[in-house]
Amino acid sequence: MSSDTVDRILKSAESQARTGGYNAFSFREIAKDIGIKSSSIHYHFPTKADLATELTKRYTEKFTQHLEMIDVGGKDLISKLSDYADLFYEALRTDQKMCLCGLFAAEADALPDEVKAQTQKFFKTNISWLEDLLTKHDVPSPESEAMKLLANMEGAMLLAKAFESEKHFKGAIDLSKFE
Amino acid sequence: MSSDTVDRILKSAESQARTGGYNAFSFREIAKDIGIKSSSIHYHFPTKADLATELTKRYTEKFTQHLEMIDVGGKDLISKLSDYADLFYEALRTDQKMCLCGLFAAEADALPDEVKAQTQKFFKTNISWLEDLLTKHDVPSPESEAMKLLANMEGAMLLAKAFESEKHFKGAIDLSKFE
DNA sequence: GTCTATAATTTGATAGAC
DNA sequence: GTCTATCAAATTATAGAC
Repeated sequence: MSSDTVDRILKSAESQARTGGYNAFSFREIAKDIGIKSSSIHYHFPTKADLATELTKRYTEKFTQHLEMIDVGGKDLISKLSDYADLFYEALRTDQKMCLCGLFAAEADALPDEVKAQTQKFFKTNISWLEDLLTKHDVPSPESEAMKLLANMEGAMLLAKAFESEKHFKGAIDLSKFE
Repeated sequence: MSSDTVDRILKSAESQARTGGYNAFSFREIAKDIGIKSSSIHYHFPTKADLATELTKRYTEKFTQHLEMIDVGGKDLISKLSDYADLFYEALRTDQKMCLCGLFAAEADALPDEVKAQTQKFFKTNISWLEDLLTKHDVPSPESEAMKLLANMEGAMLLAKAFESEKHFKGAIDLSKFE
């Protein structure tokens, strides 16, 4: 499933969901946005949960692809972590929007089970990648450090939104421990 | 304005808002929850923006009161920061819910202006308090360090929600720099 | 695959009786 | 201050024509 219409549906849904969360995107708004009828969206995604699940899945896949472009095996840990932080920063700078999964995580208890599970995968993928990176660079307690780093990324995005300035993201990122 | 009904309205609204954000609480749900009619809520809060503004204001005031109970002037910085982190942890552990202002910040662009402004105040209050604490303990770059600490708090809450376990909050908090 | 038409529910909000 | 009654709009979703 990857027709042009599906792509346009998901692109519009992502924009709305990353702005106001799960309850901030609707079939009718997406339909109006891309110039079709809401019933046509139901043909591609029977329920809203189906749409959100696929949206979260693709968001994670795309992020994972970018992750894999950072060579974990290289020699300079701090530059790898800086590249990692830049993935979040670019998502913020380009779209002026919060991380989809960060927002979904914050409202996890209000999400359909499938969407919640898919959101969790985003976090697990990030933790695994960070753990791998830190392990390869002989950092002690890699799992614990991975959690702290991911919390730093999502928290920095949240502060950038709170203060309405993506510059605050950079100011809230703390990689000094690994320099 | 602080009648019993108003308090009950705000308590119910807080519970719903901290679960799913601004679009996850409604006049009717609150009314049903506390056993009155939705039109009665409009008597106390003409619009939803009014309700959310007062909710955010009180949330910030209550948090600020707890902040002020931590003696900034004491001798042990790390224990003060630990007490600070515990404010967020208790909010998470007691209610199993995200920080109201953390969630509102994530969906800031979808909020009425007054609510967004009030949410910002929560963050500014926290930054000011942390700056003051760090300054008193002669920590270099107190403003920058305050941003990193607050990002760590909100990010840790977000991870706890993502992994559905408040224990993950403690694992994501990083105060090692100040030990 | 997309449309029209429509259903059932929920939403924020108002008017007016008590 | 709380109620009944009501409204206009928006929501997710379905049936059936083209």
